[in-house]
Amino acid sequence: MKEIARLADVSLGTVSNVLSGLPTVREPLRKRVLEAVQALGYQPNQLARGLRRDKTNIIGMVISDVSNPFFAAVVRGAEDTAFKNGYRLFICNSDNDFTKEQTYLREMQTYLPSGLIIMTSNIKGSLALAEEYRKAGSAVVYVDRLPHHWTGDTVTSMHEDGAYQATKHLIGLGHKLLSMIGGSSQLTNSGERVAGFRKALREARITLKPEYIQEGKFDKESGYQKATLLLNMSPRPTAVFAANDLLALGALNAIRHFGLRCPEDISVIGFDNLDVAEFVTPSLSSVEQSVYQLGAVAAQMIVDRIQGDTGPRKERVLTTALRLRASVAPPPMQDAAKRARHKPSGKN
Amino acid sequence: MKEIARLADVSLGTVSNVLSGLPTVREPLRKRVLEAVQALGYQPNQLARGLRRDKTNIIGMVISDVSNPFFAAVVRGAEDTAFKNGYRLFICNSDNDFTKEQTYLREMQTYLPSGLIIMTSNIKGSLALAEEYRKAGSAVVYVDRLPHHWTGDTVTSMHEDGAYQATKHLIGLGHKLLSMIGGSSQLTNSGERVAGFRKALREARITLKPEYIQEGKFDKESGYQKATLLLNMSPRPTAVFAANDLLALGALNAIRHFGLRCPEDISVIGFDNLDVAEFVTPSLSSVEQSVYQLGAVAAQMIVDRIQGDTGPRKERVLTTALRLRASVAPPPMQDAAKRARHKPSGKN
DNA sequence: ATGAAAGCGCTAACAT
DNA sequence: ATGTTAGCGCTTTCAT
Repeated sequence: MKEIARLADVSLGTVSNVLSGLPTVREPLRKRVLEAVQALGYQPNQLARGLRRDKTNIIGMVISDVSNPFFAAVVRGAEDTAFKNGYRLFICNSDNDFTKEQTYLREMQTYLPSGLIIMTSNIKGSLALAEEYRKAGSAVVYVDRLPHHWTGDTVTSMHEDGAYQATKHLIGLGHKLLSMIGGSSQLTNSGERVAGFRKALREARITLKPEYIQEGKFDKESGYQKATLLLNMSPRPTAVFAANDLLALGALNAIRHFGLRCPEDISVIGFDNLDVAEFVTPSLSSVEQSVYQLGAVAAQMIVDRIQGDTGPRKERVLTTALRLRASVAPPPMQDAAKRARHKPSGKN
Repeated sequence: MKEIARLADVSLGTVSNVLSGLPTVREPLRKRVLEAVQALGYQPNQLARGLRRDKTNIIGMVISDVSNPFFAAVVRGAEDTAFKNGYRLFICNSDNDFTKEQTYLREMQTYLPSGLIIMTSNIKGSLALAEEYRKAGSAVVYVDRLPHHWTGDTVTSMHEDGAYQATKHLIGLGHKLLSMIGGSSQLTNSGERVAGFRKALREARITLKPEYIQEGKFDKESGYQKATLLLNMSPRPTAVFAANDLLALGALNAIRHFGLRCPEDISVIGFDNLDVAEFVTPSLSSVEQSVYQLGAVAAQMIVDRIQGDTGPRKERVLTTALRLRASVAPPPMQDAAKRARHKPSGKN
């Protein structure tokens, strides 16, 4: 920048004014400066600028794991919107590890980010730091899963309604012995999906023993493991609603290894509608959420806040939609018959 | 930091020395400083530190797209290794867009990263900037695909050998009319895979019309499109080797929409062995590369260089292995018979 | 409208 | 062994 000042024969301050787009600089000088910038291929040092401005063009983004396609899609939505507006995403993989999330959050704060997008793995732990970010002047948005006492901006999906619709569909097909594999009960998204599942059951006057609702970890391994548990139960459920597609994929594997067929013996519905849902066999029915939009909307909120939006708290809730594919069918006849014989008056 | 100095009743420089781990500070002082750090929950401002040191703990990483599971896996390998060593990954999605890659590269340089990991989409364009990074003191490693005149560190897979083994396997099953869908011919990884394919053909004395080797774009859409072209050719190929799994997935779709069956009518082998390969129907045979390792090794190289390794250029080449699944079978009998009738003396 | 200069938080060279 | 201070590249007030 010093060189530019020398080359254009102006002061340092003038160069800065030109670069910051201040209208106070007159045409001849402005032009000379811009030419010098071109000639030298100058790029402003973001470290120095950030230090001085007390703010960089970084937006921090905390997720569990980019190699999970759900998070990857949210990241892309956020990145596209951020990039278009001149902001850059700094991705932090927490791996659902409290310590790692904390380390990232603390350190990233000292990079003076303009904003923070959190898909936390620790509903409790991140809140205090998030508030610190806000106090320090960063715009903060929680996405997909929320801490209970967060009073700032949020973007989520209609978890409960999506789960409700999926469950209702299964019930409509004649399923009476349903089961569910949830994610971590700490996560509000998973909690709401379980609530939607229960709501549909309640409306249909179906009561389920508690063990038919298993709690997993939002990955394939968990899905396999919990589905195995469910398949060993007696009576065996005729439908599994999984709180996300990864769990559903694991469940599909378990069903296969059990020598059972999906959907003939047991129906499966997932959540998220990942790309992979249409590729698996049988193709997986799933509750679609606008994953890319989740990120895009969050980033746009941040950008708006940075640009001075001081309006009240925003809580965007994106719609979900049931995508039916081959993994769903009415319950098997013989099972229904068997159950009827064994428990003629049962509520199940 | 000023506050710490005050609280511990020492000078600013001493605080800095303690934090930088210099052994010159005596125990009593050192302890007082550390206590003050704890008490205040101090975190060093990375912007200021980086500005002064002329280097941050950032490692830039340029990829096409995190939502592509291949890149996501490489990123995770790199992130884990980087994080363990105190470095943070700054992900840049180039989207195979030269301008975007350039923008990211130029701007990120002003964040004074310690290192740069590039999986470039522009074999030519990135080279000049990469050299700039090197000159500026950043460690640079090219991964998976290389510019032709790069003389620095690299990590790649055995693209050619992997493709060779896959093709040889198809030939061994009796396939004589093979086809291939490559990625962008500009990318060295794709080029080497095509070379491996050709090498196996050559050894088996099989000649192919040029149109049986199509060039795509490393995504599903391209796979679908190019496979459609291939399926319309006469004679129709009995096997498709796709330069990556995404292309193979698209090809699988095309085959299905054509009313053909895989592997009965046509065999398919992909490359990368993504998780999804075992979930699709038929499960996809693929050339496995150690995707996670690709990133992990690259990050380790960077860390080593930062820590003073001044040894000669390193060119790590990771092994590949053919993973056979359901998508591969011998060529259909009737086709072979038909072809024999139509072109009794043909080389194909 | 332009220039001069202070200072963001830190490190490192130098002085004590 | 510890303290003092210049300065990294930039923005922003304050003079001019």
